[in-house]
Amino acid sequence: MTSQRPIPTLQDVATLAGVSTATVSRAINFPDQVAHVTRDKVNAAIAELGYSPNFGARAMAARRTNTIGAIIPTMENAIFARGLQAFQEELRRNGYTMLVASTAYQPDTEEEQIRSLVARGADALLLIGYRRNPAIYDFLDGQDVPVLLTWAFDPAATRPSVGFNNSAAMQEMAEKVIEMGHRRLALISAETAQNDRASARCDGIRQAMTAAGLGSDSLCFVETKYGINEGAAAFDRVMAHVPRPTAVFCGNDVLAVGALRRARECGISVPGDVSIIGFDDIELAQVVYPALTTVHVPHREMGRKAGQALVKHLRDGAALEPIEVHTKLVLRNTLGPP
Amino acid sequence: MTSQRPIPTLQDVATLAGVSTATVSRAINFPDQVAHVTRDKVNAAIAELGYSPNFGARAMAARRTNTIGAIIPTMENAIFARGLQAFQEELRRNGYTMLVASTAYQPDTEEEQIRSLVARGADALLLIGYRRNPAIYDFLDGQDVPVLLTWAFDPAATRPSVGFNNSAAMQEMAEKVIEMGHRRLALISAETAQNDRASARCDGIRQAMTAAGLGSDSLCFVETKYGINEGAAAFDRVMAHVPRPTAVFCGNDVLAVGALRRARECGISVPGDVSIIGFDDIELAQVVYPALTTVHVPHREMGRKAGQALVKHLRDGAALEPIEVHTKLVLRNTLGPP
DNA sequence: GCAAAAAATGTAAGGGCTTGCATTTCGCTG
DNA sequence: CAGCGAAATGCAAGCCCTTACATTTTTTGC
Repeated sequence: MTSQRPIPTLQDVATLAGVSTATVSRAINFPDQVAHVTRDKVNAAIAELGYSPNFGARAMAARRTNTIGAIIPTMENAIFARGLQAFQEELRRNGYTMLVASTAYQPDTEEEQIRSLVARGADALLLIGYRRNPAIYDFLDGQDVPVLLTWAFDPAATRPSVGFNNSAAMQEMAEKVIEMGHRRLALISAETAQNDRASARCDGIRQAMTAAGLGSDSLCFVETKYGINEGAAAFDRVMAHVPRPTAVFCGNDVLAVGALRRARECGISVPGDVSIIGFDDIELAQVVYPALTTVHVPHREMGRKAGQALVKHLRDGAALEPIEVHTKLVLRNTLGPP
Repeated sequence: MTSQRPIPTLQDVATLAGVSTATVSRAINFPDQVAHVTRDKVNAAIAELGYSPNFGARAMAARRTNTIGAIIPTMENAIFARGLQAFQEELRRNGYTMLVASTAYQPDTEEEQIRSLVARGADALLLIGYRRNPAIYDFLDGQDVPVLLTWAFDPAATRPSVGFNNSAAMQEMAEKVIEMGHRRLALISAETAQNDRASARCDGIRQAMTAAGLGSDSLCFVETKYGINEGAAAFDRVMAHVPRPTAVFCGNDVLAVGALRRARECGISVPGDVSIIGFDDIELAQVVYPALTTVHVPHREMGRKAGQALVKHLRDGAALEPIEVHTKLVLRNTLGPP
């Protein structure tokens, strides 16, 4: 299992091919700067030795890595998967590699991951949302690492982002729900403290309530950690509220699916007894029964545009501009009249 | 956004702290080899400069990265997420970092990812399943990168793995289903060509059928790509088969959930008209309605054990030994008598 | 208070690659 | 075929760390 012969280096390839290391390097990185026959010799030598360039050495010498880091709150469910997939595809098409890390929604972990990716030489970073310790932004500026934010869009923000207006999206949904006659609303939210998307979504509902003259403090608000079971548990708390809500918004589809499961377990009919509304429109939303009414986020478009923006910035020095993408209400079967 | 001052290096820290680079390096990597006051000075300098060590340089100098690569077929659904999470936690506890890459079930992509992770200096690799191009194993041996396989267990295999017996697990489930009276069986399988887990699961059913005197070629076998929609489409094909099967096995829960959705869309009652059986027991299985009968895989245990084994190997030079974990049938509500 | 051991620190040699610049080779033109 | 510009290649200086070894400082025992 352990080979005794040493790991081949550029030098070994050069010697075997009978050329200099510079030529080998160019044959690998800029093939058309090298004569055809030379290139063939080099490739043969590479194949024969099973050579693989040492990334660290390369990064150090070239001062770039063609790597872009993405840090997301969780990989456990598909919320970020589709967008990230599109992001990665876009990068790949342009010769960049994506490195992902996840934070389990812990700001400390995020900070650690940011440092780790920067140390690993990420040429740029994709982060979710705006809100984080300013010291981190200082660090990133100091390290000269461009940052693009996503999953949120605030035209007033100082940092560029590719995302959508969480507040407006949720407000639109809430208006719809209110228009259907719902008056007693509840929200099962992800933890808002460190999560600007969650708090924006909450704001959206409150604004719709105020606009409809409902008094935004009548909202039955429950905050919980992320997860299907957490959504289920939160649903119990919401249903225990007096007066019992007729429509339960959820900060994301994962929570909504948990709520929906719990409703079934308790024999509460959806949407007969209560309506449940999600956010994100992940695949899950169409699989559960009844199919989930939710806010569709154009994940792939968002990921793709983020990738394009970052590549353009890195390659051509184009400034990173804010880009807004648009959500859409998806009315399926968990929403009905009260 | 772009700082003009250059990115701080170890040397800068050393100068500012008034010590040598060696001392700074030690202060970072082996804090207790350095006097208390010196360490404080160094830390202050690091903080002041916003210094972050250059991973590439460090990897090159130290000839290890404390990084372990994991390559999985997909991140899109939760199949591998939980196991990987546990794997990562175990590594983290021991000072290692995990780097994930996904292949979209493409062998070529896997090969590329393997090379990329090796180039990035992965000290070891975690791969899914046994079956792959032997040249890759040669390459890894040549690069002296230890490999641990997982998600499969074959005591006869030459490579060590931490996993479960896919064939036996599926066979056990099939025996159960046959015992309940089902005679016309179908299987919606992931593509078996490059996927030894999928083909082992298929074999398991066939063996159970043979043992029960059913004639394993009466199995209605449909192969499809991975995905909920793919599972749904495959379900249509299976249901069109004459005679119509009474029990539909699925190679994994994602396909099963797709099949289940399609059944509902078509007004086919589950388990009244047809039983649907999954494999993996991911979170999804409990959320769908009716809750999915499936084979439980101890994902967390498997991930944890894989992490432990790899850490022990890297740190103490302990040999990588095969470890088997055990699956369990989970009888929920999609399986009933024919 | 001194010698010897232990602790702390410094010195300097790489580690594998890229790239600016210098040199050689090649293909043409006149 | 001399002469010239372009293409191909080579040379060698870094890039930023770690670590074996050497040196200095501190501690310890008597």
